[in-house]
Amino acid sequence: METPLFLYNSYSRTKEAFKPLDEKNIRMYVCGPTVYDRAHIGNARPVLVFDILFRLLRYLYKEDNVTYVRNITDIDDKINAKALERGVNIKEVTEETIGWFHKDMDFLGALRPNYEPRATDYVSQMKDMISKLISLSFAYPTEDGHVFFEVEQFSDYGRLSNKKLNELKEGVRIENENTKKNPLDFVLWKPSNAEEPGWESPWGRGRPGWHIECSAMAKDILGDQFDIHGGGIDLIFPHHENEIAQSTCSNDMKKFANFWLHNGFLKIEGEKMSKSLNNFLTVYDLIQRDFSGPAIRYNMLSTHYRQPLDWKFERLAEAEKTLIKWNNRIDSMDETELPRQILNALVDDLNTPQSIHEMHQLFNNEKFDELRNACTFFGFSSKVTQESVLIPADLSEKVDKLVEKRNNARMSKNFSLADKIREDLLSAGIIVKDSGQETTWESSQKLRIKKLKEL
RNA sequence: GGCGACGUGGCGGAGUGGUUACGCAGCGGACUGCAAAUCCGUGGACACCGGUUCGAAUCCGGUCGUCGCCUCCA
Repeated sequence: METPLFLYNSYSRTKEAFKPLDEKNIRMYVCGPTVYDRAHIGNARPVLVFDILFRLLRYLYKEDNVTYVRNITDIDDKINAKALERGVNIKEVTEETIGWFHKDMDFLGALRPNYEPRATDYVSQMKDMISKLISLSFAYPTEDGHVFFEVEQFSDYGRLSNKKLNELKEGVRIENENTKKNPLDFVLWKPSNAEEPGWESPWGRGRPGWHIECSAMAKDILGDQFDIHGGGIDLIFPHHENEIAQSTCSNDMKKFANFWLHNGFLKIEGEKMSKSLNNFLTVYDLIQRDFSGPAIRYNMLSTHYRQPLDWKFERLAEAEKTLIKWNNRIDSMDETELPRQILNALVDDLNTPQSIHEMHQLFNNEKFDELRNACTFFGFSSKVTQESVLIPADLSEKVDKLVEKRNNARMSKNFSLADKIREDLLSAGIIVKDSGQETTWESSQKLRIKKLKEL
């Protein structure tokens, strides 16, 4: 291949040249959402980061040669709690949340993965994997209906997260202490009570532990080995560590994923995003506040994916402005060739900030065709950014009349009246612009309908 | 306590042994009745202390600071 792709592999902790297992069948698995609530912008980060990687792989290796799997976790205690709280069944919660997720991610312009497997459809594969792990003595059932993976049996346990077993043992959570051989052993299967979702199994009615679904689904769709496994950095331990253990041990010790990619965390206005701080921001919130999908993408991609990202509304507004500026000079079109300098930035461990820098250069040098290609690739060109906030037709007429009144005042040199009208409109969120003989206006994010009605 | 990341101009954010990143904001100018928008121009930086080097923001060591993971989490 002419353009070598380099990616930072969390497993080796170095940037490595990406060599596919099979150039005709590139396989990527990314951990998707647990569907119990609206996707927050922290959920959106991996979606957008790996969307760029997906697009890049398709660009480099041709669309048909790339398979992207992103799972949906629809078995989880948080889901159970939500269903119980709302007095509905679990399926209602998961179906509704999946619908939201799709809508929100589509809004962000993320391509849909080739497969979106759901845990509930793979329980039998999980049970098969658990049985195999038991038969190979990597796992053991207990009398009370649990099955645990025995971490001591897997010598590479801790390699991804750079942890040593004896260090981990200190300060480990005490749970099922009496039935586990080792406090670090993690659950593959756990018993369900009558209220909890459960499946019949050789170990009694129960449900799978969290980690096993990814191992089972990845194996079923992508095979024992594949190229890239991605997710948020917080998943390194224990989730991905456990996936490696389960998959490796049940797949004849074959190496699981070749590359492990992890995106950094996200803060909001300098603070950790958390429900207790009440700064929990969902994608839906942003949509409601009239931010465009491309601007959210731009904002998200203007920081390198491995860096922590501090989400600021000031930056989002800046992104919106930049994209409007660009989109006024380009027309949307099917993606063609990616400008060389942008490709070079992307193949260097997805340097999206550098790519954006290059786009600014293309704009400044009036290379609008190349800018258009880049914007198309990044999902930055969209009519959304060119539309101002919608206002009702009757109010639109009202603004037209006020603008006309102002122009009459200007003609008769009554500038104080003209300025008054302009300021009134501005305070209602309407920006008036005089260019040459023409006067135009547009509604801004600060539109105040009530104020406008009063004018 | 263990492991790890990071500290770049007002803000955001790349780069990385030897020429300006860049964007936004600021400032000056053009345009305008005045603005807005747009265009042109422009100042300003690499946490601190040592070391290596002809030369370090870039490598090495230390100090300070911020943050993350180790528990469900993207």
